[in-house]
Amino acid sequence: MTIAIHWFRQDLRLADNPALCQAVARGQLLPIYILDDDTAAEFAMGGASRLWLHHSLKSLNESLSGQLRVFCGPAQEVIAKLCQEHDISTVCWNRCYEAWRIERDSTIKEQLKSHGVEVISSNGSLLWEPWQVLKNDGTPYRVFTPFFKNGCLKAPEPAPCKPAPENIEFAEGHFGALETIEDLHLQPSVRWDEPMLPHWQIGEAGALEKLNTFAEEGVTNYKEGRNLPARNYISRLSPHMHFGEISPRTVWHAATLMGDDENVYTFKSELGWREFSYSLLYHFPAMPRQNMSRKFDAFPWSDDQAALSAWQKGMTGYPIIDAGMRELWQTGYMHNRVRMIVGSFLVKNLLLHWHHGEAWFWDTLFDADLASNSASWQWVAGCGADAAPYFRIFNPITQGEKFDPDGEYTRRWVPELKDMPKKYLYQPWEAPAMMLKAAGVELGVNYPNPIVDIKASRERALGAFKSLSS
DNA sequence: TTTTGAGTTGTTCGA
DNA sequence: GTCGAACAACTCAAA
Repeated sequence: MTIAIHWFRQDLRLADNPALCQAVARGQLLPIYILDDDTAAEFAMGGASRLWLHHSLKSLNESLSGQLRVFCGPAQEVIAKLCQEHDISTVCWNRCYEAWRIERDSTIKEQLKSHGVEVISSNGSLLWEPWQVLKNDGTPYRVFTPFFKNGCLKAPEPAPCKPAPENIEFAEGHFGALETIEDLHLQPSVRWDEPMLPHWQIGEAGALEKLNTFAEEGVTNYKEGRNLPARNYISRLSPHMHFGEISPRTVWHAATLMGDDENVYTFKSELGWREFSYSLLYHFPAMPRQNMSRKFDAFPWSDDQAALSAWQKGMTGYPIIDAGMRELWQTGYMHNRVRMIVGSFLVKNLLLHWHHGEAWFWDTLFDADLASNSASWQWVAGCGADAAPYFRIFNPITQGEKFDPDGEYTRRWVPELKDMPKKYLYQPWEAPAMMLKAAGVELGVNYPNPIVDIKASRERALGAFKSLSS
């Protein structure tokens, strides 16, 4: 019996893994993972992603009875070597959609085929392929609503989920793999990760548990509740989905079973946004580095390093901003509502280029995803496809009062302000001196003064955007 | 081909 | 406190 490789990439699961099923059906299974920083180059994973990956691979390896083989280096070389030295009949994988991966994978595919090795690629990461959801004229959508309503919802339903393969017969041997997952050196040398891990159960089982909790509790008030960062009306599935610990089909079909109301529809439309981002990335591969709207190439961005650093550290003096940035730093995650607020603040109030935000999120988010991250930053900045209009500038005071009305989220992440009365929580600089003193807040000493004036910076942003059209 | 209605998530101002 | 309009102009999608 010959050997069939399943090459794990963004599909670190056994359930509903079509490529894995193909490999298992074809021979003795050789499950591999390759850390390919060489080919990824500037798109190599950030620190938070690497940490998640470490634990996800450990979990996957356990599910595979310790049979996962891990490698490090250019995937093309690793796979070529495996096929030269062993009797490999088939190589299977689930498709990826980043330009650098598409190019790499097609090279590998041609190379393997020319050596008589069968290659099977499947769809394990999207509900619909990007080339499947197109306008009537055959070109890709650039606007979300018709993409979702006319494209996705009128396309054939996503395929039913495949169960995890049973009684897998593994190929025996060493295959030149690294001894352990630790040899990939994905964990940080300074152990900043220890306080983050208790927030998560990384791996396929943890992903399923998140989905079940959401089905039982979160979805009941999703449409409105998802805007409240102190509440739990969100799924927190994004890092699990990014690494493919759970398939989007599993989530989609589970959502269907949750009912047919506006909460479920809103949740499904968020899955639609994930599809939309991937479709944009596939059809516009330059999206991660280039403004979708090229007139923004002339935008007069600021270059204030001190402001960038204050934003990154959560020391802007605007409590809702600082809460979000600290949640990110301490947990590898940020609530979506707050992502929009901090994004708008960086790009519009600080007038810093969206790529600074994109890069910081890339390094610190567990769910850092090239498609979603770049599409969303371009949306916030106003230069994306179907972007927010330029005059839509979030006010961090209003947003805090509106979406964290009790201040629970803000006080959780900015404990310096835990005794600030609600009235001034989002603008402590306006509070009477007595009140600040009673709350133990000394502005400029134990909590920063605001680094920009909201009104003035808003006007400045409006002026900058205006300069683009003239 | 032309036309028409619409477009994730806001804020401010004035009535 | 609440409500509607203005904030710009453009591109998109479909009839």
